[in-house]
Amino acid sequence: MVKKSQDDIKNLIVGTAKNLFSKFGFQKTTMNEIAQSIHKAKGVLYYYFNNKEDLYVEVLSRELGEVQGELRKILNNAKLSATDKLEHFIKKRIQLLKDVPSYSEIIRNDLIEAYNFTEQITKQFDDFLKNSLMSVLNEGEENGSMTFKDMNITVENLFFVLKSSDISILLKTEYKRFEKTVNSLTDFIICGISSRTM
Amino acid sequence: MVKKSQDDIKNLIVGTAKNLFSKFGFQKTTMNEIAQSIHKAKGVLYYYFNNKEDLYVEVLSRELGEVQGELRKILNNAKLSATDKLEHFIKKRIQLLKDVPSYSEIIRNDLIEAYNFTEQITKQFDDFLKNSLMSVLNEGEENGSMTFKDMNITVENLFFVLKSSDISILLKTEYKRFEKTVNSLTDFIICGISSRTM
DNA sequence: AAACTGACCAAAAAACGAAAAAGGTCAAAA
DNA sequence: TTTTGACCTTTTTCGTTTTTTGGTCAGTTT
Repeated sequence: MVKKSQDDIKNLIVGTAKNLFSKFGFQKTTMNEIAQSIHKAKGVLYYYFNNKEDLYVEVLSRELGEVQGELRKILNNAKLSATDKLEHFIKKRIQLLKDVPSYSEIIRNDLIEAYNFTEQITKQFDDFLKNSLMSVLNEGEENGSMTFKDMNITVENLFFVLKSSDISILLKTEYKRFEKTVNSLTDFIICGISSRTM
Repeated sequence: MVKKSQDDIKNLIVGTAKNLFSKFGFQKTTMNEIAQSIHKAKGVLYYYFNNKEDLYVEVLSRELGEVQGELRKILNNAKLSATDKLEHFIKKRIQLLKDVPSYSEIIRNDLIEAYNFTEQITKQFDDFLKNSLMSVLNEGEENGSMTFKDMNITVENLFFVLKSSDISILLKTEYKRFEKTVNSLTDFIICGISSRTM
């Protein structure tokens, strides 16, 4: 009972913080605003979190966790071929990330001046991406739908291309061409990776 | 004789401006500094150029012009196969661009807040890239070393990947992995585009 | 005439200090 | 156990002044 209540408050804080951070960004969101939004004194935030950065990391962590959950569904879908998994994975990933403003913020700040306190969580998310790619490529190679000279290098390259695309896609607000770009790029990658039988 | 002298001064200005812009960037370089560097009064700069922006565009234009010249050599090298041309082109391009700080500056400012006065020249450089890719891909398709579903789309996708990579490579100062990344990425692209005979 | 100067201007940026607001702490209250 | 609100120190913000900057131009030099 007591534990339940504590979790509720914590969730309330994180949920509110998520909205405010997504609206105003990390710097322009104040701990006071967050506290006021839940009609509590500022001090209570420090009962549940060590500091502002930790709260932000918690928000980011949950959001990226949800993204990972969605992507895992694709990877675990037995009905999909490896190629289809890769295709859906790439498209879904960028689509989901568009709705995680904190991720865009981190990318932006990474290019200018780093938020080093998010390193850990973004590193973990990067590892998830690499592992996911590795698993799909492995599956593809095993059933012969894909071929590679060196799979590790291919994973690294795919990783690089996807991360680079993140910057272009998430930071440049060209919403019109967004979907088309993603689709084309995905096809381009899939096509390059697939075994061709001509 | 008179014309010759005028050109000399103009070249002197552009050369000096190039050094200063590359050291301090567009904003932090003053017209006074440039003038002092050539031991002239500030006013003389406005005899040769309309304003600071125009001078910057001139510097950028010349630098990108040199890059284009180098790249054209590759495209016109009859000894190279289409695939080799593409490979060398991609590698040479990023390598040359690393030495054009104004290009990096534009990329950076493009992500934050645009320098709209460089639009024209960067647009032209983008067109050069697209045209170059198109010509190589055409050559590759004609002699059967490359195959495409839709060449125009492939050019657009290649263009997107290269431009996205620019951001990652030129803005993140990871000099160690730079060369390796470029090489891997290039191989990745080449491999994806080539006709495979297995 | 072509090339250049340097005083001059309006506008932008830098410097500055005061005031406000920020993150964070903690003893006491609920 | 959870919450409060006064309190501290550090940052940010803001308004002002000062300096610097981009740019002009009448006039000098070559």
